Amino acid sequence: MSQATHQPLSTNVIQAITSADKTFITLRTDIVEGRILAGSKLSEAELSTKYGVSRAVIREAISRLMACHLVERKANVGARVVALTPAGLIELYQVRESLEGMAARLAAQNMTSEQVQELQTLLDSHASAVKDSQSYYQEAGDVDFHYRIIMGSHNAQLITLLTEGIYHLVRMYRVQLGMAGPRVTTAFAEHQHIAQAIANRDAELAEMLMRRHITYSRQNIEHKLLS
Amino acid sequence: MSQATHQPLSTNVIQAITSADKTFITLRTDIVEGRILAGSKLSEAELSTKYGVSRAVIREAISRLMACHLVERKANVGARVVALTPAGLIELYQVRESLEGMAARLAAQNMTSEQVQELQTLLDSHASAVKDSQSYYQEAGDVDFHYRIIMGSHNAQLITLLTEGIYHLVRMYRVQLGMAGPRVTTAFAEHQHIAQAIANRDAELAEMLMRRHITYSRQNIEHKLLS
DNA sequence: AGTCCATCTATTGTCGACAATATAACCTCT
DNA sequence: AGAGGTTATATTGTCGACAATAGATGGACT
Repeated sequence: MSQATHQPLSTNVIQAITSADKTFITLRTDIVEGRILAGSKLSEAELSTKYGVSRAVIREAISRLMACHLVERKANVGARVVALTPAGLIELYQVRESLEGMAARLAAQNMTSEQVQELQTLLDSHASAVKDSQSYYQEAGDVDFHYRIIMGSHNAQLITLLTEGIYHLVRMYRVQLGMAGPRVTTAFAEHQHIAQAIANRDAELAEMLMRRHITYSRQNIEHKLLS
Repeated sequence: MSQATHQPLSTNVIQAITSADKTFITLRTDIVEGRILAGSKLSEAELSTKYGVSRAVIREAISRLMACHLVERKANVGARVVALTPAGLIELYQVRESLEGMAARLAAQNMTSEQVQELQTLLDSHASAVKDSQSYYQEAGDVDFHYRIIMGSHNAQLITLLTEGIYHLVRMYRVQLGMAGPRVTTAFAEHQHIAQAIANRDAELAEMLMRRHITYSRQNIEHKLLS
């Protein structure tokens, strides 16, 4: 099982305090998981009654959803969930490749030896799950792996951009296009190579392997999107 | 003078419609230019009376300011303008180097020949301004140059991240630490080399030159921050 | 019949008031 | 006098109502 020292991934670290926090997280989950369809309109009144809160907190939640590029809003018209398109996927993964490549490089430089150790422990625990091909757990494990490397960069700006910004959009593409498949085991091997490079403090290699890993991942999803 | 086909840079392309739009842009400018001090608290009531709008639109504006990382907010406590620190500057410029390097690479691949032409025209018009060492115009010109390369990437995700996200924070550091100095002419030469690489469709070189250009820029600001 | 214009309706934008929370001031007890 | 707890106050969070705008509906004119 996962470490107790780390939060449950994907649901954000910052726990919800206010009513707007909870509504934001609920809405975000519903959008990422596809319970609210991509491209659909978000009616403030409708959501207000649905979640039992005032329109003010709905607007607040929508504002934050705009900040992570999950919804778009036009003045006096309303908010819509973003559409999932091949072009959007490619653009997103180009950015992700650049940022996560950088994260891997910085992680190789800045991770504490404890963090490196924990990363290896995590991968070991994944090994058994992969053998049983528990595909959902693999999805969670994948997010966890990337999450730790991002945190290991020790760059607050980068961490915010990735974990609060584009990562939920990445998950939205992944979840809604289905993630199981033969890539599970190869992806795991790639993770191990990246972790090895980081353990060796080989920043250049870590960046390169991460970029390649994400490229493969994009090609995998792209394949599904076009079929 | 600048092209008529392009917007006035730095004030966002999307013109303000609603009252919240205007308040957001006003507040953002005041923060970037330092009229509202870095690290200071943003009282909703105070801003409400100051700008003559209700607290609701102030809150809306603050929400958007949080989206571009210019202010931070804690639940039930309030919002503060971000602090300018050496560590924050370095983290920001690391990200910027990665993203704008990518923008330069994509621009070399995706810019239309018209855009390439306009970029050269822009630089020509800057040449005279540099001779007279009009430092403010140089600041504006610099932003304009980078802005066009970002747009030339033709990657909507990247464009949003840079122009609506980190760029205002970059300007905040630059403006509040003063930008004039001997670097003006050398920066101009670097711009020319980047433009040349893009004109040659040499993506690799364009990325490398842009990264180096931004590194120099960071070192220049860092020098002022530490003195 | 088609096009243009006016009205009507539904949705978003804005406002002021109330509720809940955190910080500050104060008071009590050791 | 200092530490701990308690009330007071100022600020943020939430709400429902009103104003303004965009899109839909319907009508008049060519």
